[in-house]
Amino acid sequence: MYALVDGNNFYVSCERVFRPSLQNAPLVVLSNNDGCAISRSNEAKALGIAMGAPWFKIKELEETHGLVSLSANFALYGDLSDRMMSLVAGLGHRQEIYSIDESFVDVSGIRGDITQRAFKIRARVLQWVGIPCCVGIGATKTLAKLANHIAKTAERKPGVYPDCYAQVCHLSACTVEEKRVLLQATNVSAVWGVGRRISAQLRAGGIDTVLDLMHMDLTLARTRWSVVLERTVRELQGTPCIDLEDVTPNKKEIACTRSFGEPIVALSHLQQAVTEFASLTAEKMRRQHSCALQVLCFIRTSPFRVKDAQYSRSVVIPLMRATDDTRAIVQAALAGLSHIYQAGFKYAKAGVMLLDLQPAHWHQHELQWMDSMLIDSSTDAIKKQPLMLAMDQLNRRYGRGTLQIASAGEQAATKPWAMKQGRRTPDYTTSWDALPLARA
DNA sequence: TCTGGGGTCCTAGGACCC
DNA sequence: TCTGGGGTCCTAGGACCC
Repeated sequence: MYALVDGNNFYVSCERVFRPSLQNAPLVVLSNNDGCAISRSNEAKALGIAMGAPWFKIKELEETHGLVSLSANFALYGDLSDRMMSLVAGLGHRQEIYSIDESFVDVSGIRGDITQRAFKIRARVLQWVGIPCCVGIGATKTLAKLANHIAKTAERKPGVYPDCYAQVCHLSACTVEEKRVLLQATNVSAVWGVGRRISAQLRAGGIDTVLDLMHMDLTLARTRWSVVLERTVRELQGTPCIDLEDVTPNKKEIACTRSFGEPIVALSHLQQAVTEFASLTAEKMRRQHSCALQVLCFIRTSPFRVKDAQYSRSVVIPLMRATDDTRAIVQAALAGLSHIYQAGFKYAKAGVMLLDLQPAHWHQHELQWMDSMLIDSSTDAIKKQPLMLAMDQLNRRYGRGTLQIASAGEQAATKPWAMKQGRRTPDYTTSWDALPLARA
């Protein structure tokens, strides 16, 4: 049996921890570049603001309805997430941190009233971290997700479900009839793994509610759709098909992609941006002790500026051997960039991805090196370590960009491509300079 | 004027092998 | 004149997630 604990409107709730005055305000947190709304308070949702709504389209609500917007502050969210997760872990014996605001907990074999226990954890997270959350409990991860959806909806929209399911919903504790009513009242699109496309197809086939999907023929699910949907149906029926991943597997690819604050034209600026992105991916990769065999670089114009000439290309650069060295990664990314760059376009976005990752201790030597290998078995990769280690430590201690590759260009301020973040709150919990001030 | 970022998994089809 | 069967690996694209 699993519980899914999910912070409500997570980013918005994080901001409210240090700005209690925003408690009842319609509030949104914006994506990078202050582009679109990626987290909305209940009050903002009530104004009809959709997930991902572009800021310029909802900006008028600032004047008319007192809408407040803030730039995303991921350092703050990450830190509050850590605090929340460590409290939530107390719910059971094994925990999977599924995303910044969600975690699954294995609650099988836990004695006592699991619903009461969930309410207690919820209260503790609210009091100690300041984040409201909801808990869903079910026999499988898909059912726990569904229960969580019910708990959240019951809290936010009275009348859709009985009040008793608000905040904590324990599906396995329901009677068959209670469960039937809940599943029948829930749209199939609320199911984990059923997105826009598949729910449209399901509805066209007369499958509208979660109850319908649960009773769907397994063979049909597999042949007409895929094993993924079949698995979902089985999970809804109570057969666990998706295990708890309590050890986080290493990433198989690592990316850093950004939209620019303003369109850029010059190759030199793209080179600076790509250098920075490549350096960030390499640093992330070293953190999980992997090496990459391929580097992908892409650049593109903005598909939203329909009047501009459009251009979008990517290229994959294979590396001679797997590496985690920033210099090699940057070099490859820049080589790729010069290969795909075309003058005359207004570029809106670029990115670097590291592909084909493997553990850092694997070494594949190319054939022509065999001789030297026999003589000297110490490898290049090992010799390089101290420099990258020092670079990571300096950047961690004194801030990102303290030590960087020269092609990243001059420091900060003048970067024309830097992203816009007009309303960022301080790093209240992760930076000494940003500690909130308490007045007597 | 202004539209995010970072991932995973599955499938179909082609290339290739014996 | 007649031309099989079975399998793997890779890639691009689709769908989904938060």
